[in-house]
Amino acid sequence: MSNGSPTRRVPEKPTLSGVEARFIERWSDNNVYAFDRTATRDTVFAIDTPPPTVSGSLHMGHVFSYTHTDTIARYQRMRGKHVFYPMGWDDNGLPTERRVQNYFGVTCDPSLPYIAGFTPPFRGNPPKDHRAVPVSRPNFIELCDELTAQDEQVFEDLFRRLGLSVDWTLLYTTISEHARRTSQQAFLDNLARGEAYTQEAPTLWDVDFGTAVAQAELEDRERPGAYHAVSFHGPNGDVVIETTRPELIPACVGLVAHPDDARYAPLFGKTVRSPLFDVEVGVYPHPLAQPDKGTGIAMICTFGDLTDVVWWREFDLPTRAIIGRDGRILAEPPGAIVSDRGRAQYATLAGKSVKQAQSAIVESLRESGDLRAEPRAITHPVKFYEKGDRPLEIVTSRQWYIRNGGRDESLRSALLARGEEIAWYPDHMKHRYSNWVQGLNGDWLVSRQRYFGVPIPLWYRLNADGIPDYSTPLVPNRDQLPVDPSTDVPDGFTAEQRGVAGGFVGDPDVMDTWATSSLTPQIASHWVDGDELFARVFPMDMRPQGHDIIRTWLFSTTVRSHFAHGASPWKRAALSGWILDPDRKKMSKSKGNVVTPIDLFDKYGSDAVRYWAASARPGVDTAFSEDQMKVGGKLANKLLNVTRLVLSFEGIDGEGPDAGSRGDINQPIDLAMLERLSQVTADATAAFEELDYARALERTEEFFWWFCDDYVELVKTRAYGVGGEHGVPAMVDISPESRSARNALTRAMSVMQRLLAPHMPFCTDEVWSWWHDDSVHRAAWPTITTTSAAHGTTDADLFLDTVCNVLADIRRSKTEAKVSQRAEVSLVVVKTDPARAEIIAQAKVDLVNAGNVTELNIVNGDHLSINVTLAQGS
RNA sequence: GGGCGUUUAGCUCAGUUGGUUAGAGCAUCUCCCUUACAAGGAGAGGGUCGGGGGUUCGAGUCCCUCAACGCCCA
Repeated sequence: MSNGSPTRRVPEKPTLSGVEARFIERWSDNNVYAFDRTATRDTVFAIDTPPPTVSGSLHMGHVFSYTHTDTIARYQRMRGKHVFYPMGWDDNGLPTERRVQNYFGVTCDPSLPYIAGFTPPFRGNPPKDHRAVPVSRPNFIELCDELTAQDEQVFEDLFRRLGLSVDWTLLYTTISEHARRTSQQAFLDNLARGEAYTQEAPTLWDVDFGTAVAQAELEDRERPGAYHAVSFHGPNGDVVIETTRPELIPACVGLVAHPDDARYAPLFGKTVRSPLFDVEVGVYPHPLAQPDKGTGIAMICTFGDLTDVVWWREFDLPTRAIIGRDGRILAEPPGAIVSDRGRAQYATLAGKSVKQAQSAIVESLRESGDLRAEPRAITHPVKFYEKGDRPLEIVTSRQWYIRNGGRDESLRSALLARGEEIAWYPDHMKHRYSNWVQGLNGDWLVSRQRYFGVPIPLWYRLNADGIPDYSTPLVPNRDQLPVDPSTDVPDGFTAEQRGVAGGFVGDPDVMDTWATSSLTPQIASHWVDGDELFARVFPMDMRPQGHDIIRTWLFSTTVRSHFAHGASPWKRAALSGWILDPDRKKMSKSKGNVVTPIDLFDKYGSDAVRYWAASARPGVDTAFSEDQMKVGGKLANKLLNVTRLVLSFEGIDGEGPDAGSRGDINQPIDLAMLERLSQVTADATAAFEELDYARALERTEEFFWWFCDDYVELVKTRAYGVGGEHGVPAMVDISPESRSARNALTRAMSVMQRLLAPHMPFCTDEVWSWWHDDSVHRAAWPTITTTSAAHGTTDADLFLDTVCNVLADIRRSKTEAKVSQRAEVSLVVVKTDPARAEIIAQAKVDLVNAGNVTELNIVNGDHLSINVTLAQGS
């Protein structure tokens, strides 16, 4: 680092205005945060930055958690690590797709050919009556690229304003050519190793989005429903079931009751006839049937819920699907419905929505007498796609899966072990991971029937009848990636053979957005290019993220890394908390309580906003508090002012590992102050090593305010020196005592500026720049030097506390007398034990100066007592 | 229903392996323009540490139990 430069450039009137713009530019021009690509792994600290979703806007939650990560990045950099700190934009996925549709007035139709130079009908605000223009997938992706580029510039500006020390040359996006190539290669690797497979199976389906969804994207929502008691007709009379979905009676393939349920034991192995549709279905025993739920016997339908799928599989039952992918009842009834009555009944339902079909069928049951009681209203949990508006249905479809332990005990154990390899911050978050892995009920469904995503990079041969052969997909070469199978042609085929018998067809689907973002370590380090950068940063040191996406982002990244690299992707996972509004509710747009970060930066300064964020303990939900930002602003302002004072003394920052290099610091109180600061440095360092930026800040800040309020007040008269005038220190004939104060102040200032730098990068670099040529963010983190032996006192805290107690008593006397702190004190008598008496004697000059005391007497006594006599007339 | 977390001053939170009189900031009140800073400073008041039980010479801290709130999962 550059040492105290003799030329000090301290402004007459320090101010923080303009500091952000100035340093944003300076850091960029000087490549202060550039990663050194030649650094070896052991000197690197690599961060797997969460790429924010670009289609939304950055809010205080981002400011909060990204600040936490940045403080750690800055600390590690000052420790001498080469910090790999990339930024990414997650512009791949549904939210972007919707935004692009609405912005340009287009819709994606993958069957269309690409049109070069396509101009969209609108760029922003299409009229309400506009009918979306269908475009090819490559055209659609071009439009996505255009719009996300705009949005991303806004994001970058905000993160720069926040002072994030990312290396912007490492920027990546999840829909870029490179990310698609990475994602497709990783998928093909999974396929080659047998970790990815395709299967036609019942899957959860969102009828509005028209896509399959994965277990990780589900959420239960409490919804009103009703139990309908419905008669099935058995050989020995009616069997009454209770169901919340009577519309699925035509899809019924059996009834099920608990094996121990004596009520239904005689029916096991027999058949009963369904009402209205007259289909004979078997009655089965199964432990998943709940005797206390409804009448204890339930319909098995294809498919009403995931338990139906289990029963259907275990009992090898037929499939009688009646709900189409659009959420409406299929036109054709299942073949099992043969009676005229049944077929006529079905015809009345065909084409209806699920809701309409339910009303219709209830009416029919009522008429036929098969409805045994009026529907009984209940509230029950219903599965939804987390972004969806209607309950999920289950439809049979061909999908691609990546194994994740959901169907394989040994893989599950291996992934649990990967979780154990990661250090979790806070520690209890690891339970979220292990609970999730243990609760998996199937493999990871990665195909999505959407457009704006990374295409599944496969084609299928068509046989003589035009039927695809899914068993041996056509795979692109590595150097062809990324491919879009809807327009690209596999080797050995021509474009004319697309979709014709004996030719080929491209896989129409894209991958789950998590299938790409689970590769952020590989994308950021250009793993797919064989870049040696990957070896320099992987496994990464830290994954910061929200605890809400442990089951998705964190878990899927672990799965990919386990398969591809046989390792956990990171050493540490740091889970951030939520931002709550001042009423302790989670902040959200719909409540209208969201505050725009830029407004807060303008109002309080970026450092002040960061101070608020950095004050929150890691992983703890935290209330949004502008009061806390005001406090941060005061801290920044104070730092400017006290630096101005200290630098005016032109002391020496005698930095060095040996105590002797502290220069001419010889007064006990000066050495004690530095000793205390050394302890603070040790605490802050230990805290940062545990990712506890908040503790590091708290300890530093506590010292800083004590330093300003007590230490500076005690020593500044001595520092000014004999002959110092109003704000102008003496510069000739400086006494050793004065020099000691000046050097100690300077030394402490240097340490404090660096300790605060990770938290408040702008104001600290400003004050640092007054006396250094380089950035404080490239300066070395303060080293810890123990010097208790050097100044001969037993304990720095005892020394300082004793002196400050006397100072406080003097101040209290003046406050109680309602006089100025400058008022003269004629006599102070301190009665105390010999050890403290010695301390006070050593600091007598400073106490007399700071208290404006005429006479200070020290007498021996048992208890500490301080008697202050104010001068007459003051 | 299972798991995890939280509960300390009016508010937001610290409180490390159990150890003097439980701390800070904000807010409130009183006072002070002083040689870096009035965007400042000096002080004051304010707590049955969620309830109950236990271990211990000693519990905010360890154990049991109950309660409220929050989150994750089913």
